[in-house]
Amino acid sequence: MDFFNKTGKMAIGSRLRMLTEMITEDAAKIYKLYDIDMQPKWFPVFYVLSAGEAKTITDVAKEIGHSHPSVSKIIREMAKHDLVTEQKDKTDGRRNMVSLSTKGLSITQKIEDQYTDVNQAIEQLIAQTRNDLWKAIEEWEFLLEQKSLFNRVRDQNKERESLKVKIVDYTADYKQAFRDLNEEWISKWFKMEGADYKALDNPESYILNRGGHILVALYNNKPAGVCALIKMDDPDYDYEMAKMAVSPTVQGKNIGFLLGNAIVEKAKSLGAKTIYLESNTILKPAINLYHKLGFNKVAARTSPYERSNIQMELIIK
Amino acid sequence: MDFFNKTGKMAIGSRLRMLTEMITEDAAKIYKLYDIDMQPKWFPVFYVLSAGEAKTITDVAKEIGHSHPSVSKIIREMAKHDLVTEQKDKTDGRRNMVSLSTKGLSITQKIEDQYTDVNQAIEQLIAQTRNDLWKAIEEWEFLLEQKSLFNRVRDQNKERESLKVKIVDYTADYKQAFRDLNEEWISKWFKMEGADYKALDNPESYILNRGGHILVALYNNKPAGVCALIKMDDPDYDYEMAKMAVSPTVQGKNIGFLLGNAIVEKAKSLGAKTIYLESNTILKPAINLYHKLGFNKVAARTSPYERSNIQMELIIK
DNA sequence: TATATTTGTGTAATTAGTTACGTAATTGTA
DNA sequence: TACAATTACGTAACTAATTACACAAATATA
Repeated sequence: MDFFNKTGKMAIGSRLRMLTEMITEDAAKIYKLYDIDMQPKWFPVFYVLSAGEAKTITDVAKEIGHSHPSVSKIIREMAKHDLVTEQKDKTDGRRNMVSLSTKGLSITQKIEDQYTDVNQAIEQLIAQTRNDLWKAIEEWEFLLEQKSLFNRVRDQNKERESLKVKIVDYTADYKQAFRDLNEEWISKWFKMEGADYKALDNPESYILNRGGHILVALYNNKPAGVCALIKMDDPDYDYEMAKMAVSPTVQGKNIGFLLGNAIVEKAKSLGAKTIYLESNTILKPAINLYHKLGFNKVAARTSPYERSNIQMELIIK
Repeated sequence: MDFFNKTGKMAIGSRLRMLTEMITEDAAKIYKLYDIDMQPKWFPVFYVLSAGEAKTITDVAKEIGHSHPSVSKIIREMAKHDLVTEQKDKTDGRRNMVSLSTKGLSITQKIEDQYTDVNQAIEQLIAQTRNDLWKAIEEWEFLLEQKSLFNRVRDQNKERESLKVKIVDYTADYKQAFRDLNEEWISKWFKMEGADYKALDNPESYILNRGGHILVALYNNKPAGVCALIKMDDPDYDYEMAKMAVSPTVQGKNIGFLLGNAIVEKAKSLGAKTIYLESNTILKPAINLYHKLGFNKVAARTSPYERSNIQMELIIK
């Protein structure tokens, strides 16, 4: 199919489905050729019963990897064709013991030639290929059992996304971004206050020159988040984490966490034992993030900000 | 699955189905991960439309290898989710021109990352295997297009069956079989005549000692078919092919053809240029077989047999 | 130009599986 | 020993495809 050359391997599911359908279709014709009264879908059930012993529906289902209703249906169909007999277990009234009938057993004889020929045909097919389909399926089954396709894709996603995010130190280039990103969320939820203007308009004199730091999260090399670490003149706390802002256009990419983490690491590297922050309880995702970073709520302290209604601290061990 | 180790490769259909199901299941979760409003089954349709142009239902179906009702249904579902827009073709009222809507187009942007990650994940999976599943599927598609699985199995069957058939020269051991097999079909369709009894009761004096031959087809080493080559005392023909009989219990195994062929070869090896035969038009499979062997109808000749109403000849080049 | 054939599409029924759920029998446990 | 949990399995509803069929529109043909 030309289609699959275009799509690439992400269409492997569709492609597999088509091949499967093609093979199943021929399987039905093959039973007819050998004049055997059986449908391809019965085969797995027939096969496990052909060992001879009677088995329960659930046993068969487990063995062939189907759901039990599927086996239940197949057994009913096979019973209609007199291939199996059902019998309630005497010691366990729930169990429906299924075994091949005389007619079913007679088919096990008749079908031997078909088994031989089909196996031979497939072996020859495989011998003509450079990549062994049977073994390839086996390998996929093994690998997917260890780690599902979903998990593989998710990890791929995380890796790619995290490559796009870089946390860098503040430079004058980011002055505008520092102001804009903060003004954006502050004025969305509250209103800008005097203390905001002071810090955002003069980060050098109000934050950096006083022993503080600012980190910038770049997403695809563009500033998408900022956060400040402000030196506190307080017996209880070394630094305050403040002015954290992440652009709403890049939400859900874990940038807040990466930024917060980097700020905490920075504080640690500066020998800090405690970090303080102020926030507002209506900013639920932010509060969650602070929790995730290890912050805990503390008793109220006075704040220069009107919007502050919750205070948190992180004790560094 | 342990099951498949037991069954051998004839269960490749079932095994493929299971792998397909596993992958499709994860595909649905993957779309969710990327927050894309799409089902795995929509993907092929979405993909061909993402090229931009509007296409008819049938075009899409052809391109992705689905039936048109399948595409029709998918389109309706996608329309319900505002992913496509339908529009009747102005110049051809039958055509339903389908293209991606604005929302659909916006997904083509969003989905790029997902494509990348899924392809990457599958590439890595393939890199971890010794047998490339993708290429293996491709090879199977190619080989099955050239000759279907059904035809491969049928040929395998024929080959195995023909190994069971041996054509041997007549010996006294086969006297009873020569008589019985012939009497069986003659008395089923007609009634035994004087000439029949003579030849069948005394093959040595009536056939072999007069320069004729008898061949016996053994199926599993038991006589299952016979045929005589009788020397003719006629200016037009060297030999007559007669008394061909195949047991109805082994019908459909090509034994008649193998036997007839062997008789013709025997005649050739004896230097014959012409072979003659008599039959009856109600024996259609027999007449077909004679045609297949190269015999053609000739004008009526007198015959010692009442049942003879058609005569045929083979000219050996 | 009338009619037959082909083409495009929708609807209905079928298929081979699934999950969800109900119920009865058995087993485990306080 | 009473009751909760588990097990076995059947029924119902759903899913993602198919084939069969109907019908209208367009095209080919006598």
